[in-house]
Amino acid sequence: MTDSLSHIKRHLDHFKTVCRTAGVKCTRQRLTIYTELIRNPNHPDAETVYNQVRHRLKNISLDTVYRTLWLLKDLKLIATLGPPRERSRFDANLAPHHHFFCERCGLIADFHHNTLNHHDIAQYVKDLGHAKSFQINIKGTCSRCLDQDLQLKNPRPEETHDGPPQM
Amino acid sequence: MTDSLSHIKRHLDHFKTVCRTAGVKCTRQRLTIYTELIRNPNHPDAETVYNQVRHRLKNISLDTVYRTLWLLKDLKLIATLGPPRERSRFDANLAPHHHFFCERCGLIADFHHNTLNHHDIAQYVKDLGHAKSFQINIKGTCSRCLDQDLQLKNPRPEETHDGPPQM
DNA sequence: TTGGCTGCAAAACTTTTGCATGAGT
DNA sequence: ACTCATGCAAAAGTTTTGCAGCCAA
Repeated sequence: MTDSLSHIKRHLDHFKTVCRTAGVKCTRQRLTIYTELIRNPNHPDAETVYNQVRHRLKNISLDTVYRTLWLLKDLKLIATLGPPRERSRFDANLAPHHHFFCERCGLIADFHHNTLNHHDIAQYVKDLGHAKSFQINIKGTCSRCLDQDLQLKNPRPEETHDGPPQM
Repeated sequence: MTDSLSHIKRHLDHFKTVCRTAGVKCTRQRLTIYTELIRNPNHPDAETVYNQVRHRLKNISLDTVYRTLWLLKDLKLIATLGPPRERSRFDANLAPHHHFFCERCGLIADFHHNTLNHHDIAQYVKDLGHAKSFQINIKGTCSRCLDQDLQLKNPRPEETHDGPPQM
């Protein structure tokens, strides 16, 4: 218990440092929301955070929770699960495959691999349950955006792009 | 091109068989939406599908697209990217880790592994771009739900559960 | 013919935004 | 004090639903 408290305290010290560096205020709401996320390992959604935090701050509003969560994400104090702020996407390709996400332009590309198989993967979670399928998501920058960077150093402005190709 | 056509034709034959087996009607709208998903490898969202399909069926409505997409998913003719029909979720754990999703009760659990490293992963997508990070998502059934199955065979009804733990 | 499917419209639900007040530095 | 953050309310955006007519089987 003392351990858990010092664990949280360490996070909160970091939180304060980051806020000061970024020039944003360290308010009671932000502290409470961040603390709640540290204590809840179940990847809660905004509404779940809201309901928990309300026990401590009775007047807090849901929009403050949203604003704070995205702020914490911008400050790289927390992460989001799944494609953030995005709608559902659909895929007719049912063969096992994986996804590469370009963080710059939003491109999603499929890729395959053959060194990793289902048996290996099932081992990773044998204590958690029975694995049926797995998928690897890789985030990075696509070739097209990397090319664009090169062009910005030797500019040819007609060749930039600002969205994923052939959508 | 003939290749691509026969590729689509094969899918459509399968589509008709599945519809017949499931006892749902094979309508023009469903065929068109499914065909569009086969032709578009970019994981479109519902609105993108809608805009494309409108070129062929001028009167189609967005809600039909949604209904059809979820139907196709139920029929296992297509898949969805990311947590389907779910809101954004947040995570204060920034250490590299991966996720196990229980398809039965919605539990999301973290797990770690040490055999796969960033170098291996970057190899998989070296043709697509520069990899910054990766995450493995495993879907399956958690131990708690598996236990519940056993209990259903020797019933002790007080011990069932219908949601993820300590949320 | 008949039941399921569609289009329309409206509702439900999640997330964002404008603005006046209030709180942190 | 000065500015940024909050709460409220309303808007925006996405997805779902009720219902009357329509279409595939």
